[in-house]
Formats: sequence, C-alpha cells, structure tokens
Amino acid sequence: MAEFMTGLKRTDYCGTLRADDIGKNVTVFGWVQRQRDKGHLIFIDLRDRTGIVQITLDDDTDREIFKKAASVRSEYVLAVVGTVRERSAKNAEIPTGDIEIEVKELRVLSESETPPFEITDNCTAGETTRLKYRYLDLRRPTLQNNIILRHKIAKATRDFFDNEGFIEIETPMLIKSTPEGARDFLVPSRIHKGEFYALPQSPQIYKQLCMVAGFDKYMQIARCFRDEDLRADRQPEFTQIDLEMSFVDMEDVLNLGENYIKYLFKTVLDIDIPTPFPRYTYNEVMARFGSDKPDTRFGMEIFDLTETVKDSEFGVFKNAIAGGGSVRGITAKNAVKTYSRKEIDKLTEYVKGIGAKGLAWIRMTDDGIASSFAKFMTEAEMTAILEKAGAEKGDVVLIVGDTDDSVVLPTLGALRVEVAKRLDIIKDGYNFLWVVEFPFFEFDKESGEWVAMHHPFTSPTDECLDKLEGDKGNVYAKAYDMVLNGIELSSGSIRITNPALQKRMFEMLGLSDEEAQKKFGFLTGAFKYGAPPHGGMGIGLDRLVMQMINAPTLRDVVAFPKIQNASELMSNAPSPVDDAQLEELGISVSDAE
RNA sequence: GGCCCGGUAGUUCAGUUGGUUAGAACGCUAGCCUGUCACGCUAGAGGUCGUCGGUUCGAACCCGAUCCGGGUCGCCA
Repeated sequence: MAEFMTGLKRTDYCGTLRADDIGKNVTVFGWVQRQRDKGHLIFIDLRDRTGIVQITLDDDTDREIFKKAASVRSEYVLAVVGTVRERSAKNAEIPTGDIEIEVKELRVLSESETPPFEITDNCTAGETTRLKYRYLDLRRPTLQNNIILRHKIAKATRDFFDNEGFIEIETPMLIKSTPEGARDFLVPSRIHKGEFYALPQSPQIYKQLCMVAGFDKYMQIARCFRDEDLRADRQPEFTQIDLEMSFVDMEDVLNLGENYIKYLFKTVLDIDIPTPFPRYTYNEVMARFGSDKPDTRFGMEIFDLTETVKDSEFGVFKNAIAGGGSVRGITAKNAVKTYSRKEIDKLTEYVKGIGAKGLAWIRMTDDGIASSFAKFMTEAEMTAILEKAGAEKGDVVLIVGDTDDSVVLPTLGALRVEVAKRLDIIKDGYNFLWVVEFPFFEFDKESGEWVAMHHPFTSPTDECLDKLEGDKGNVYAKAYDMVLNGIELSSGSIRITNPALQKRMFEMLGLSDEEAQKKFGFLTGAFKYGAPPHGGMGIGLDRLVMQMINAPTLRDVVAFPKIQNASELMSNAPSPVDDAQLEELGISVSDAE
C-alpha cells in the first residue's frame, strides 16, 4: 500500500553521500535497485539519477520497519530517513561504498510490478523490449547520462552563441509546404478544410528572413522533420543547431563553426580539438576517399590505375576506360588472412549490392601472388599495378573499374570503410574536417539532366556565374560541410541575395515564374527590400551528441526515439483517428494498402 | 520498393536426422540465512515455439504465405 511523502523533504541525492557525511541525518528518495534479505539483516540499494546508496536494516531496526523492508521489491519507490554511518564492509566499486544509511523511517511511496527487464547497464534485453518500456530503459545510468550530457551540450551551445552575439529566435512549426527535396510531414487544417501546413525540414527560409529583418546573427536549437526512411543515424524528427549571419563570407562561417566545436568539446568533455580543421575540396575527397564525408581516422586511400592498365587485355578494365570511366583501387594492409578468397567473394557481393559490376583483387600471400585477373595481364603491367598500389606481402588489393566514375569512387569509398571496420584499424579520436567547393549541379543518370545538388538559395561561386546556363559540370557552390569521423555533421552555404540571380536559379530548377512566386514568393519578395549578404549552417545536434559519446545509434541520444518504420513502440504512434476527426478536417482516407 | 539477418519462458539463448512430458541461465514466488553488494542455499511456478496454411502417422524443426524487429541500398534538395 502506497504511503504519502507528507512532511518529508529531500536532504541529499543518493549517489552524492560520502564518508564526510557520516553522522548526518538524511532523507533520500529513490528506486529500489536490489534488495538483499539475509534474514536478520536486509540491504537495499536505493537509486536516483546520481547513483546508488545502500540502506541497511538489522536487529536494532524497528520491527515494523524491518518487516516493511523485507516486502520491498525491485523498482519500488521509497523514502528513507536515517543516519549516514560507516560500513563495516566497504565496497570500493561504487562512489558511496564507504557509507550506508541506518534507517529511522521507511515509506513505500509507490510499488512496482516486476519490470520486463532488469534496470542495469549490463541488461541483455533486446532493443525492441526496451523501447516499448522506454521510461524504464531511461532509468539505466548510461541512458540517463546520455540525456544529461545532451542537456549540457545544448546549454554550452546557447552559452557560446549568446557570447558571440547571436539571438535565439523561434521559427514556426506550421509552415507552407514546399516539396523540393525531402518529403514533408503534412498537417491538415480544420479552419482551412482541404489545406495543409507542413512541418519544417529546416528553418531555412525563416532564418533568411530574420537576416532581412536585420537580426544580424540568428541561432536556434530547432526541431526539424523529414518524412523519409530511417537509418541508424537518421530519425524523422531531429534537432539542428541552426545558424545564420549577415555580412559574412565563407571564412567567417567556417571560423565560427571551428570555434564553437573547440569550445563545446573543451567545456563538455575537456578535450582539445585542434583548429583550423583540415579543408578539402569535394573533388579531392571523392578522388582520395570515395566519399563526400570521408573518415580520415585511417588511410587506405584510393589510387588511380587508369593510366597503368590502359593497354591491358582485361576486358573489364578495357571497357571501363574505353567508356570514359576509370579503374581505381585500394590496398588493405596485412589483410590477406582476414580476406580469404571466400571472404573476398562476400565483398564482391557487397559491391554488387551498391552498384558496381564486380571486384578485381590481388592477394599477396606467402606463396606468391593470387589474383582474379593476373592471367590477362603482362608481368610488367602487374608489377606496375603493385607499385602503384604500394602492395607488399600480406596485403590485399581491391580494384573496381567502371565506365562511370560515380560508380567507381563511391564503391571504393564504401569498401574502404567496410574493410577498415573489419580489420579494426580505425583509430579512436575526433577527426573534424571541412569539405568545400561542392559542385553546383550533379548529373542525374535517370533523367539525363543536370540537377541542383543543394537547395535553391545556395549561391554559386562568383567566378562561375557565367557558366550557369552552359558548362554546368564546372559550376561550384559557396557550400561547405563539416564532417566528423565519416559522418556529415553540418551543412551550410552562402545564400543568394540578388533577386535576378535567384530568378535564374529557379529557372534552372525548372520552376516557372509562377511556381516560384507561389512557393517562395515571400522570400524573393523580401529580397527586394534590402537583403544583406548572409550565410549560415545547420549542425546536427543528435549526430554530434552521438559522436561525442561514441554511441552506435541516434536512439541512444534521443529520449523517445522512433524505430525503423518511423513508428514509436511505446505509444504506437502513428495511429488511425476517429471518423469524426477526419470529417472535421474534410479528409477522407482510402483503405490502407 | 530491393537485399541480408533475426522471432522458442518475463529476459537472453540452446534445441540433434522430423519422434515420449520443449531445456539452461538470469529474473520471479516461497522458505532458510547477521555484512551482503551480480549475496548464498533449498523448493516451486512459468511456453499459442510470431501468425496462418501445407507436407507427414507425427512439425519448434521441412515447404508456402504473412506479420513483426534490426542493418543496408534506393530515398534523405
């Protein structure tokens, strides 16, 4: 039977009591981690967000209280009044291990059913079970600490930007749907039957309007929404540290970003991050790492064999080069034991899964060279390949050729990471870098057209302005990404503020004047009244936290996350709604497929 | 939408060639225990083998479908 806490006031948190407190009369509240009944002696481990303290009852304890303690079960909520005393048997494993609380009063404030899993950090229950009972999972110290660290990061973020003169401005959650890029979550309107708001994918347009409004430096810890499929590092709602500044160029934004990261890591983790971050162009990271978000914690860079094998008789290479593509490879040092023929076959399946036609390989075994394609090569060609690959005994060389560099490079990029994980050669640490000089357009193979790689407000570089309508492959954007350990943390750009240039952009995106006016008229309209040059970026807070604590998934740093099918296991959202609700909104729903 | 992996007790898992009553550990319940701290000892309860259908004398096991979970590709301007 639950008792009231009337008259009790907490004096201390459980995990904070120390030998200094011996003799002190305390009142603590918490959950029963475990009760150990030894017959004439009962120990209760009481837990709150700060840790665990031991409650002890013995023959000197009041009999009624002793009986009550004997009936206590895991996760009961207790109030304990007592005196801190030195333990006769100390526990060096926990911070409160020198002391215990001798009980004067014990109240059961709330009982608990047996939980579906044990609330400990070495709990083995699967994630599905834990997500269904997220409020219990969140009691585990690891998850508590993750969420508390996230709070500290958000606090340090606001402190830093406040100090730099930024103003936090809340932008609306219910906005106009502008379905470029990611899919919007739509919100129906009762007042405007048949019409919809969208939840923001980012506060992009509003923060630009804040610049037009003259706030000069804007920031917001902003919730964003995208109705796309989930990944370990992608949730349908996520949090972005959103920034925008007036009268700045790219250097200013990059500087600010570096200083912020430096401050954050020092404040929260006491880690020194060296600045400035290394800076790479998009073309460089693609050529060296096969990715626009390279992980530079290990080498295994891509080398180009196109010249080396251009005269070879091997059909795959010959066709790739003749078709205007390339032949490139990576060398996995000391991998010959890990990658048997069978294991390489698995890699071949892997690369086929991501678009390559196959994988050529060389294994440098103790007994000599084994290779999938040596028979097509002259000895001189083989020697030249090995030299280019820097391959020595014990290494494995993996080679991909294709008529399309946009197949060759990403395939090797993915392979590079896959192999590095398997060989366990990725060093600990935080490797920040910038990727700059992004192409403005990318060639879409399906439609055979050049399409914009960024949102339509991204400015091209000044020297590319006259190539916009013609030489699209050589137009670059004033865009920049911050990358940490192979994860894109942040993306930003200097924006277009010239109405005439903006008009050209919309035209190139295939938006008619009328459409552009309908969708973005309020922004382009604003730019007619004195738009300051501006730019900014958005830093993924969830991903940042995830990296800072080395968590494998976003679900470890979001209090109430969604699972892969975008539903929430605890509340079962989303769910059907009453016909009456739909009718009020003027919506009819066809039967789900 | 494609590919890969998984679903057996509250939890994590094992389960032989298809063959008697489906097992273990932890947890849970009861009893005993004065220094435990992953307490110990004794006893006990606990199962729609994801679901539906098929093959078979007989299915956790074989076949088909389907649902659910994880990863990944597409997608994410």
